[in-house]
Amino acid sequence: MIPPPNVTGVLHMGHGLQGALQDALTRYHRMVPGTSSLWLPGTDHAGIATQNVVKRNLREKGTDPDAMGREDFVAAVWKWKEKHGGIITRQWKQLGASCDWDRERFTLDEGLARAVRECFVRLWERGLIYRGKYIVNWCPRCNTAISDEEVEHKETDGHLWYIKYPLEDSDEFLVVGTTRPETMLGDTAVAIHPDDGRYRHLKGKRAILPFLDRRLEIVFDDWVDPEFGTGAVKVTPAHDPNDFEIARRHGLAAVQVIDEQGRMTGEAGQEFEGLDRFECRRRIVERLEEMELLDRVEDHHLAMGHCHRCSTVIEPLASDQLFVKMEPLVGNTVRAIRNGDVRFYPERWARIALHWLDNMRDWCISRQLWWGHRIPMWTCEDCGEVIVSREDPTACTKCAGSALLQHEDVLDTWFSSWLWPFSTMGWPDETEDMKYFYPTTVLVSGYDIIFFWITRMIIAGLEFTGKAPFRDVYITGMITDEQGRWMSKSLGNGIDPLEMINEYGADAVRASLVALATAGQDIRLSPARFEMGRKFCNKIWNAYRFLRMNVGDNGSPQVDEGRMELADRWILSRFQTVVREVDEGFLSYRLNESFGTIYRYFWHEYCDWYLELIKDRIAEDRPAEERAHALGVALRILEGSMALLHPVMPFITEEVWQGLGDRGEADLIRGPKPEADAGRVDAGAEAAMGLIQSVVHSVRETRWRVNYPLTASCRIMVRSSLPGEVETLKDHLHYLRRLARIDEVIELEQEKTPEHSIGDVIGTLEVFVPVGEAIDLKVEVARLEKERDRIRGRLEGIRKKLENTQFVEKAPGDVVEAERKKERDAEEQIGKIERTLDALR
RNA sequence: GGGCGAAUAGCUCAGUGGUUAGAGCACCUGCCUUACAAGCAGGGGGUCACAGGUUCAAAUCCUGUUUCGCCCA
Repeated sequence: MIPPPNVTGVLHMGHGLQGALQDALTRYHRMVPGTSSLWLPGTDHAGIATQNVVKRNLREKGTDPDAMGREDFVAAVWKWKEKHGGIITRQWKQLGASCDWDRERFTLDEGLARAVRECFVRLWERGLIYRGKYIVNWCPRCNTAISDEEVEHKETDGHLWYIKYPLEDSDEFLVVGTTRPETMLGDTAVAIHPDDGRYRHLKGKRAILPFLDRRLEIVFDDWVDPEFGTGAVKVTPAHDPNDFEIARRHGLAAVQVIDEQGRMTGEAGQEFEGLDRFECRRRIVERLEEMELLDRVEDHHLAMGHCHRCSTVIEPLASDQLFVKMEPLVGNTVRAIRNGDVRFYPERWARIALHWLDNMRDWCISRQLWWGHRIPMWTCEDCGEVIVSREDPTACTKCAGSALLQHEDVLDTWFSSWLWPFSTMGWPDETEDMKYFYPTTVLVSGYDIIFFWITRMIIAGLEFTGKAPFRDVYITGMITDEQGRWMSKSLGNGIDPLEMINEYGADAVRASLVALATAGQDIRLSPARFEMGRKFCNKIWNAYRFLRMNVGDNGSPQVDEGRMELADRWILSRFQTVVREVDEGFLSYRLNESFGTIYRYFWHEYCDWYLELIKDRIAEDRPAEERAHALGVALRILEGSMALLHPVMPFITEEVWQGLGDRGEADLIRGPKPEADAGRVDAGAEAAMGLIQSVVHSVRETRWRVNYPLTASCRIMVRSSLPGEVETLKDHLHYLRRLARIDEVIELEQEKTPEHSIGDVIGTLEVFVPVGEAIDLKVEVARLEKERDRIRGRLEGIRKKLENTQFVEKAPGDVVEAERKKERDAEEQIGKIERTLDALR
């Protein structure tokens, strides 16, 4: 499950991120034998956005959309949708989204329309949809009401104007503070807190509204904050939700002075009629000053509501709308989240969702648009009966009259989106899909739409199907630019995922995004971040080329269990751990960790060490069986790695996998995914290989330091206090030769430090590289002293711990033992360095 | 005003109480070594924001402070 994007939209980086994650999850589970995996794609009709886009488009072509009538306009939108609506779907495919494209749905589809009607009628029948005149958030630009969630509050520097209202039959004034002076024209009262002693004498008096000479009642109401302004506030019932409530409590009239376009109405008086609301504000203030009715002005910080779609300042308007009563609906959702039926990853979002549910207000679902699900509500012109029906009625259910008028409005787009998890599977019918796929496993989404969509889907799922629509909610971070700002069209700071796909490749883009997606954190993105993915693709491709080149046309080399050697056992052993860690990452929604694990393994173990090591074994002059075996192991690991990486990088991994042999009908996308094989875990091989790696690192560094070119071979002298170590090195001289040009390993018999050589201590092992006369004694002594002091510092820390009886008593035994071993090792190392130093001096 | 998140290498960030805190990029040095210069080898670089506390043990848990970002009102 992923949010269906706007049909008008184009793919943005947020889609890219969520798509990469969702697709990786889908593909991962698809590769598990015996399970099927469905990612159902589709788009959202996005009422306001689409209507605006098509209107603009029509105007550019010289057609006035407002003049063309409802039917023609809706037809024009459909036409537009057929032509442009598929863009985002094609873009998903470019990203590699492995959706079940045959099931693609659109929120205005016939089936979904049926679900929307069913849902509406059921809520109506339960009395959970009501109709009435309330203050709503009105967008004067989109010309529709919007829900509370679609309002964005922005902190703004404004003013608090103190206006003097004359008192009736008195020379006194009552001073009220307001942030919106233009609404005074719609005032019908002044309100004061009942306990506010300052104004007690005004009980029963009236104030006079300047400009209009309207008499304003003075009412006493608990809602008023005595600390705000003067403690006396003007009451504008038609343009403020709180004032609307005060008016209801006190039976005050409402006067609408601002219209749907944000202009002053006739009620505002001749002087102001027709003015824009902000222009009117300036005029009012100017005139009040002239009339000496402006007491003072203060700077004031306030949060103003803006339209989520077009950023226009919201006008609160009393308006006739439809609402869903939320309170009876949220209980089940709260319980489902609380008891873990629905789990959020990361968990903290659950608390945030719960907080919102606790404070949820009724949902305004009617929109004054043409594009969308028309409200299935009819009014009989003859008897006034209101009919809500699943099917379009032909006659009034009460008087049988046929003059029925359908409600003009459409439903909020989210009123169809909240049904998505089951409306797309054929609900309200009990379809096979419903039985098989519902409820779903996981929803992937950004945290920006937790309120709009995620919680509402849970509500709808529980209400209409009795089940939460998904078990897990995987919340991703948001993509931001390098300054940490969300990417948006208006800022123009977006990075186009399609451009990135063209430049870096889809796999590279996906891999980079997955690697960057750490649990719930926002991602600061720049194009350079995709280089990681591209380089990794390059690495994979070259490893593949290398093996292909060596396999040639000689069929498919097989692993020969009888020829396993250290490097084979090591790389196979490590692979089992990698498989396990990759699984853990996928199952806990830490895909970045899964990816990081396989990335490091593939690059820094398999390519850097294993492939280097098999070069000797696959040389032309080697026996065919030996070559085949080494290549067999290498291919097996490459295959396995491709399978582990496939969910994240589907294109290159499939290509490589197919290229590694004759696959017949099989493909990687259908799996199966690798399973960890405990029988292949080989701690001894890992330890031995670790020793070899340490020696190689040490010798490389030594040679580098004394300018002993890697093109020339060298000998090393070793001594170990741990039985077997020297033998391991001797037995794998060919590894040391390949990796560090070491031609001979000589075991030192005595405690004496060899002359003209540089020593290093690796745990229990001492390694000396003879460097002839090239050695600078002073430099060497200084280096060793520094190393010795470093270890001494560490030893001190360890001893302090061990001398602490609390530690020895309270810490777990294995931790104490580990500390004791560290102490012994450090002492031993210091001793060895000291001996070397003595020899050098 | 309430809530959430972040602060770790020059940059972007991992780090799930228990080795010597890691990665990628950037930087320095040397290499076109027959898969890969989009690469290989080696290297430098850290007061884990600050102050307390809990703990045998804190980058990690708690409290407070500072700075930045986001959400809600």
